[in-house]
This record gives sequence, structure tokens and C-alpha cells, in this order.
Amino acid sequence: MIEYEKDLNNEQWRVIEQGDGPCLVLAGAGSGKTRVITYRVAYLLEKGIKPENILLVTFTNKAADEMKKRLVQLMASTVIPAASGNPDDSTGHWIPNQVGNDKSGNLPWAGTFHHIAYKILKQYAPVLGYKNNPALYRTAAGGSGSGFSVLDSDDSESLIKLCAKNYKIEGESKKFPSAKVLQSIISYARNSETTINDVLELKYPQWMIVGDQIKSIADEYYLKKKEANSMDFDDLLVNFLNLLNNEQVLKKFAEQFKYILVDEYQDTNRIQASIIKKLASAHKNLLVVGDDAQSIYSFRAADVQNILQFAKDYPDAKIFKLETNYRSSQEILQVANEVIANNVKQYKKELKSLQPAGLKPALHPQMDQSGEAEFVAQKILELIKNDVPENEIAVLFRAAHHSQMLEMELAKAGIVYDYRGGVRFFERAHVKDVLAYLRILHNFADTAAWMRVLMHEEGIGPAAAGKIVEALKNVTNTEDVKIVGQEVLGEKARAGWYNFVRIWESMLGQSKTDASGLIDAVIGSSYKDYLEAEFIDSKDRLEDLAQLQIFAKKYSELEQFLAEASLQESFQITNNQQRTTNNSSGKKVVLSTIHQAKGLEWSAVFILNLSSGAFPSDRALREDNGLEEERRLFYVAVTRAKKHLYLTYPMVAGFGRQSFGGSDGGPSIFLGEIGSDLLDDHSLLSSGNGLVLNDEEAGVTYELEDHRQGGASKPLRIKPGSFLRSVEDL
DNA sequence: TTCCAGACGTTTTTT
DNA sequence: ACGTCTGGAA
Repeated sequence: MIEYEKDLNNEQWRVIEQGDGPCLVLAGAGSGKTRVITYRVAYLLEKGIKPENILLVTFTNKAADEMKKRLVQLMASTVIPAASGNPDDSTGHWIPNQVGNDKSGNLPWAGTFHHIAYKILKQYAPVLGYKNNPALYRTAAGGSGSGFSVLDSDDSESLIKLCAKNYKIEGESKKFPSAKVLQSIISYARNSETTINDVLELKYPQWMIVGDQIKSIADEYYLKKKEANSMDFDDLLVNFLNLLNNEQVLKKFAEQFKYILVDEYQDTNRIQASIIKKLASAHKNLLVVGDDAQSIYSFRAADVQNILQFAKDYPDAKIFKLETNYRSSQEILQVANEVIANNVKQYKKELKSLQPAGLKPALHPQMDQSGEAEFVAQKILELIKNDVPENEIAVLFRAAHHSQMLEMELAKAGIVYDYRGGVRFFERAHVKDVLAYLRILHNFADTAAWMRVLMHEEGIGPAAAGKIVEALKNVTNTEDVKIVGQEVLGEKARAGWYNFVRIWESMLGQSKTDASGLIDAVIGSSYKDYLEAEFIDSKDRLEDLAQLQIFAKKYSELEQFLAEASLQESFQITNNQQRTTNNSSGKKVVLSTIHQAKGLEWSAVFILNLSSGAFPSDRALREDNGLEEERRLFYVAVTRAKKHLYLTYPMVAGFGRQSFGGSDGGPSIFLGEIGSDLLDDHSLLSSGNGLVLNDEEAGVTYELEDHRQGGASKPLRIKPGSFLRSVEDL
């Protein structure tokens, strides 16, 4: 019998034991959802289901890794019959292989939608007409696969920019959406399975006038991608779905995946739901887990309707609710419950805490952003002194740049922190540069990569690079590449071209499958000189490239390496090491956007910048259902906290940036949705920049300094007992 | 055509 | 405050 039963409560156990057929699990925040999924998989394996017959889809790579890790741990301590894996001969215990090594067959397929799509498309893309220049493309080991490139959003944006050039001029009005906007319009349309017109109407009404042009650009972009033998993130999903429209392919995979589990179902979009429906069509053993209250990815076309309508899509679905919360005190949950109750479209859930009574969440307005940062730093020191470990403390914020002030303050206070977010490793310019060199070798038709590589050379700009790319289309062997530039370029650009040829030749001197060796060739070339000449931080950049090389060593196939780099996979570098300093314990306070904090928990959580304009962000409010989504975001933030929750906001907007992103003064409307009895409200007891109030001495008039306008600070007066929410109240 | 300097507007979130 | 874009000079 299963030994791990004792870890579970009844709610959870019922889900794990549920029989076959479609099933929806509404898992409230902190209800142990990850545990339920991993235990369910373990349970299936124990029943004798083979790993390759189980598909586990997660939303992020991080989540996939986490699940695999937990599964390995779980399985290591559990007796699994021979049918499902490789039992150790002597003990009969299942011996897990390395995490992520799914060739072992011991772990089920687990990954993001994009990852699973890539894995299958790698094999079947030729069916959809993707293929590399056969004269140039040779893979080492038998050459399966079509050698397509995966474009990340940067690449796709620059390709779109190329397409848009021709249409911009035609538009009579001077205004035209930027490549970035074009990309998000095109992408949103594909992910939501709607037309460009629909998207414009819904999200970008101001661009409806150029709808026809945008449509043409989208068509041209589609062709360009095809020509470049490339797929962007959306193509991975769309093509995967198309592939499943092929009877034979569908049969193979629908039969293979006897059990399908989808995590974070509330964050799936239309295409993803369609894919799942196809894959589950044969066996119908589909378990989706999610919390509609935590749907925070609508900007990626995530559609809450998927989870809200699950029972309609799968009429015989069983529905379970997990409402026991293991994480937070009742005081914290009450705040979360009360705020989320303002949302109309949702499943009603009442989170029940298992924790003993605790502290009320505290509200601490501060004079301005620096006061807020100072306050947080001081409180963190206090918490640490009271034996809350550093890694049990997190500061969460709406947008990445909200943390700037705080970072300075933490550094001053000597608090070590770990920043989640910022420019991700594979998105750093120099990393992308080097990858581009490898990409042109792997997929000769990869226009985006060629442009990137060529434009680094002196004298070669967009025009010259474009000419070369055009000419390369007629080239059929690697030797002829060298003479292309001579034919189409003018005097000035040629020197740059010869320089490129030198790099190209040194790459050809390496084995084509050896990513690490190829990176060597690039780092050893004039690219290094370029880095050293152009950037003060060239040392850091070269260090990054060394890291990239170490990472590359794990791969025996160039194709696999490049794909995983594009999909941001299996590579967690300690982000921005210069932003942290070493301390002996290695424990660090976490700074994170709320989005990235999903699924995590800390003993103490600060939520910054809860001011109107910043959170909910003005921008989001302009969208349909924007307010409800922001509210869910707030809900996610609050439910990360186990014991201590601090809410702060600056009463004055920062200098000079009132009109943008930052706060425009006054508290977030979400704070107003919390009953005052639920909060430990310090609105009258704030101590920030020059602001010292004490409401115990009622009857006195307090003086405080107004630091707005930078210069001469003048005293402000406030009557004791008045409700000070923002400086405008003064 | 490229390159540079100054103007501009800009920021939510992720695969 | 920063990165991207535009317009003009080389």
C-alpha cells in the first residue's frame, strides 16, 4: 500500500484516488496543489501505468522542474511494481534516474506546452512542410528532424519589423504601431484563435484604421518565417494543433497518453485547450488543476473561460474543490477572501486555514518611495533579528522596476537579496549574439540570425545585410558562402564581410554538433574584440559566455541546445551576481514580481507600491476585465504569505514620473476593499521622510516636512485623528 | 548607407 | 531614467 497516504488530507486523497474520466480540481491558494499532482502521478505509476503513457503539462519550466524533482523524491521512498519502471533488482525499489533525463523512461513526459510541442514537432515538422536546405543541412546522427529554428520574441519582433517596413509608408496617417505592438497583436490573435480584427477591436481600437496593413504584415511575417524555416512560440502551439489534425499522428499520441494532467489550467489559452482536447480524445483521462482566482496571464491570451467552462466542455467531469489552506494564517486569508469577493466571474471558494490565529496584516503608508524602501529594509532587519530566516522573507511588486529604490536601500542596510526577473540569461544581447552564430550554422535559412550576425560588422547595416541574406538563398554549399559578400557589397561593407568570413571559417573548423566548441570559435574571434571595445562590463559579458559554454557542454546535439536556449529551459543561472553579495548562510531575501511569485510561499511577505496608478496599473485598467485581473494578482500576492504580511505604498508620487507607471498618489483601491477591522492600520503612525506622527497625543497639531518639488521643504499641518491616506488629505 | 547625437516615449506580466 | 527612434551629417 502507498506509504505517503499519511501526508494527505481527505480532500487531497479523494482527488488522487479518483477513477478514470475527465476531472477538474479547483485548488485554492496554498491547498497543496503541486503535491496533489505529483502524488497522483506517483499513484498512477504505482498502479502500473507506464511513464510514457502519462503526460504532465505545466505552465512554466520552473514548475515542470519542481514537479519532476518532487516526483523523484517521492518515488525514491516508495515501492513501485516492476511494470512501471526499473526496479532495483535486490530491493524492488524504484530507482529514479537523473531529473530531466526523460530518455530514461522512468519519468512521465513533463514540460510546458511549448516544450511538449517542440519535442513532437522536432520529429514531425517535415509533415507540415518545414525543412532545411537539404544541400547544406546534415545532422550527425542519422539526421532526423527538420532543423527548424525556434524564434524567441526578440527574433520574431525583428522579423516583423522587417515586414512592416513596406507597409508603414503606405499608411497616410503618420502613426503606425511599433514592431512590438504588431507582434503582440499578431501573437494574441493566434493564441486566442481569433482574427486580427477581433483583437484590434478588443484591445487596440486605436489601430483599427490600419487593420488591413496589419493583416498584410501578419501574412508576410508568416511567409518570412516559413522561408526562414523558423517557428516562433505561437507556431509551436499552432503547428502542434495542426499536426494533431492529421489522423495518424493524432491516433499515435491520443492513444499513447492514457493519462493527461494539466497544471495551472486557468492560465491556458484557447489553442492550448484545443490541444489538450485532442490529446485526451481517445482515453478521456484528463485531470486539470487550477484556481480561477489566480488567473493572471490574460495578456498572453490565457482565457479563464477554459476553467470556468470545463464542466461544459467535458459534461461527465468530476469536480473537486480543495479549500483547505495549509499556508497562511486565517487573518491573511480573510484579507484575500474579502478582496477577491469583489470579482464577479468566479467559482466561489472559501479558504479555510489550518494555521493557528496570527497577526493581522499591517498597512504602512509612507511619505514617498524612498520612505517606503527604508521602511521595508528596517522591517526586514527586525524580522531577521526575530529569527525569521532571510529566505523566508519576500518583497513582491507589480512591475519589475518598482524595486529599484528598494534595492539601493537593501544594499545600504547590508541585506542580501536575490532578485527574480530582470533580463533573463538567454535574452542578454551578447548571449543572443553568440547563439545567432550557431543558429546560422544549424539552420542556414535563419534570416533573423543572419541579420543579427551581419549587422555586427562595421559598414554593414540593414541594407547590406538584407542583400547578403537575399543572395544566400541561392547558395548551396558552405564554401560558396564566402564569396557571396564580394558579389553584392560595395567597397566599404566588404571589409566587414571579410571579417565575418573569418569567424565563419573558424566555426567550420569545429564539429557541427559540438555547441561548446562552436562557442569557443565565436569567443575566440573578433566578436571578443567587439565586446571589449564597446562595453564597460565586457568582463561580465564574457563571464556569461563562459557560463553558456558550460551549459552547452551538456548537449551532444546543436539542435537540442539551441531549442532549449530559445525556450529558456533547464538553465537557472544565479541571476545578476553583482546585485547580491555573499553571506555565509547563503540565505537570501527574495525580490520578485508577483507573476513570478506564483506558486511560492514565504513566512513574511511585503507588497510594495500599493498605490493607485501603480497597482492596479493604469495600463491594465484600460483593458477589458483589467480590474478583475489586477485583483486576482493582488490575491496571488497576499496568499503567498504564511505569517506576516505588510502592505505599503508611497503617499506622494516619485518626482518627474507622475504620469507614467508610477503611482499618482493615494492608496490602491484594493486597500479600500479590505475591511478596516482586518488590518493593523498604521496610516496615522507612519514614519517616513520627515514624517513623524503619533496619534496618541490627540489634540496636538503635528508638523511634517513636504519633500515634494525637491527643493525647499515646507511644513505641512495635519490634525491628529484625521484619516491620512494620501498627502492630498493634508 | 551608416553612424551619431539628441529627441522621444516608455514599461506589466512569460513561453 | 533608460533604451529606442529620428533626422541629419559623413
